[in-house]
Amino acid sequence: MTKRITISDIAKSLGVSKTLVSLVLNNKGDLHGINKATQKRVLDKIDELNYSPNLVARGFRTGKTNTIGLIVSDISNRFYSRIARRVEDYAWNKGYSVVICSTDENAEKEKQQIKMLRERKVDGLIISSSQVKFESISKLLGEVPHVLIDRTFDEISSAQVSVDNIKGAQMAANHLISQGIKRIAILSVTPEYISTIKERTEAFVSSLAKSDIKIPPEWDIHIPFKDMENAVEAELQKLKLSGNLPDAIFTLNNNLTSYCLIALRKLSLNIPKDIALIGFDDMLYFTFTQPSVSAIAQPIEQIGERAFDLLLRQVNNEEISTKERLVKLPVAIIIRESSTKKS
Amino acid sequence: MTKRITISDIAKSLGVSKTLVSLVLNNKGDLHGINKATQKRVLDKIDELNYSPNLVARGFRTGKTNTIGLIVSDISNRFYSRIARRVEDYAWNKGYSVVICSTDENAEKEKQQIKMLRERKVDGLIISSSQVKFESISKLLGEVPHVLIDRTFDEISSAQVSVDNIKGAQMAANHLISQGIKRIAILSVTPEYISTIKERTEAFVSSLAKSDIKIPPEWDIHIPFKDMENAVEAELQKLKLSGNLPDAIFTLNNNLTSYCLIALRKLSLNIPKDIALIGFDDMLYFTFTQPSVSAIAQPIEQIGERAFDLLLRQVNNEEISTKERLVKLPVAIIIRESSTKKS
DNA sequence: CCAATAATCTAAAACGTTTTAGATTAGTTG
DNA sequence: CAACTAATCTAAAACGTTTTAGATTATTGG
Repeated sequence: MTKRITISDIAKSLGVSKTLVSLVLNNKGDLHGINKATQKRVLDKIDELNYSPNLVARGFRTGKTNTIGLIVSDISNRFYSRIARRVEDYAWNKGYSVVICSTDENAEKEKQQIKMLRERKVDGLIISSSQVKFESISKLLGEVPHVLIDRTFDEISSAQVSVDNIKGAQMAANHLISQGIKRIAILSVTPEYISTIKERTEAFVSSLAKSDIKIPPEWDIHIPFKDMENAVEAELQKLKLSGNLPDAIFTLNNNLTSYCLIALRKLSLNIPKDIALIGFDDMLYFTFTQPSVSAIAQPIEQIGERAFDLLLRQVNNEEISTKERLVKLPVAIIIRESSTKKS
Repeated sequence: MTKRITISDIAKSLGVSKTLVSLVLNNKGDLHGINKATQKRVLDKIDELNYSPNLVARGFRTGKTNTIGLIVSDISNRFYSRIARRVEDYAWNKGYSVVICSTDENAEKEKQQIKMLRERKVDGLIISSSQVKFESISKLLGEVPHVLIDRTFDEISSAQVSVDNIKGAQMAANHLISQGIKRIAILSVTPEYISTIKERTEAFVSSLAKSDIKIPPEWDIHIPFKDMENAVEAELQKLKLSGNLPDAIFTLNNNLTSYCLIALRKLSLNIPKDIALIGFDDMLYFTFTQPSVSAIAQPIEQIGERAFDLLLRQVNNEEISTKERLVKLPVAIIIRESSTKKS
């Protein structure tokens, strides 16, 4: 255990005060009128002794850790890992580190994670929350800067970055209708109170309604977050056995879309001939699946960027107008083979 | 800015010492013979005042942060995000947090990240390194516990968790040979000195050699890490134009496999009729691509598990035998349509 | 009832930094 | 050269915890 070099060692070996070393270290030398030559001596000694600051001590003293927390439901879902990557890049450029937490859609775990991150004195939080109501965590969050991403809540003052789920679902609906499809199912995921799920569902349903299309209960399918793959297969099999198959399925996230693809293949149902498919959230591999899959594409990296930007501005105590606090990014529909009925 | 409750507040309001509160807080009450009743009073007061410990202060004092760093080339690559997820789960269970760093295969950035994480006093590091030689970071790492994953180095004493790349590449080679394929290309990625790339390449080449198959230079293709997609397409196009196409391609990681699939499709080359394809690292979506893709599957989650376990044991100063330090996990070949020539 | 022991509790230092509030020295002016 | 100003530097406190090394009080045996 080699002894760590501290600021005191530098000071002592130079015959100056710790204050002086600290000031030089933090580029406040000129500000405090410290002799250029002395500054150089300090810097040289720092090099010579290979000093590196103890950021825990610094964070302790200043109350600022230059760390942020990122809470999502599952970091191994590429939607979130791409957001994480962009957040990390921006954070790195600004001297911040990011600690990741996956909630598994568990509201209680999320609370514990927020608590833990606050005890760790993170400077801010970016959260894709699994709470039913924001109130469940608003006291926990207290005054810590935070940005909600992906999933939003109404009538709260927090900064929020999301995409236009309503527009996306509308485009999906209208596209299916334009293909002459009327018998449509929706594949959703629990918990249903999640804003993205709710918005996509409602907008989809009401868009269909404008063309007098209704989704019957048996085609309004809800899959639990855990063990999605098997659940999707079971539900679709049930549907097939019932003999009452829809002509199209709208899947509410990338996992559902993938599992749906797998299940339909297993059930020997042809896409799009037997059933058309369009999903929310695009993936690179949807371009080379059999068939290629239509999807609503989200500007994923932008979510990360904007969220970090909004967070940093809060951390720096900048004013953010009410309008700026609510970012809604545009989505795009990518039409591929899975939803186009060739006549 | 509401004043934070500290241990002193608890102590004062109860008329006891900070020491006592701290001991109770850390479950050392009984150990130090603190009256049960007093312990309860402390615990109750903690609840009442809603005290929560300042982990930065604690970390500062104890020198232990209960944080680990995870360094990979790109957290948005599902191979790494799945590892990250498992590491995170295990860490959470043991009271640790994990901060993620993506290197982009940049050895210099990786060094800075290690330096930064050490300044943050992380208790340990899990690293998928981009260094040419381990020596480049061995002084930087110093005595901090660490586990190298995925990419390994010879003749070092660090704990390492990797998969059997040699066996995997051999299986891929033998499988192609068993399909009667002799004209084989390899799609690799720079930097080539990465152990996984090196091992997979060498084992593949030497397996082919046993059947007197040689890979000519024009079929030994190296793609830069950045802008892979375009580079893959350009190289394959060049190959097609040359009129000298191989009968099969072995791709060295999941990204290469995906981009290869895209490029071959764009070039209207049929898989497996025109060119067979098998890749290292399996992805869920390889089951439903057109065609489904053969691959060498790695036990990804296990990498995360074993790495965290080895790290924690080091952090806890447990003895780890030389044998235990080197974990090599088995891989499996998953044969699908892309590599099976139907006669 | 005294001494010894057991039970319960605590004062103060320490961790490495930043920051507050000056102190000292050097230079300048009349 | 006295007095003031400018330039340069510093002592000590503070952040919230843990830990060391006892101190105090209560109990018990003889």
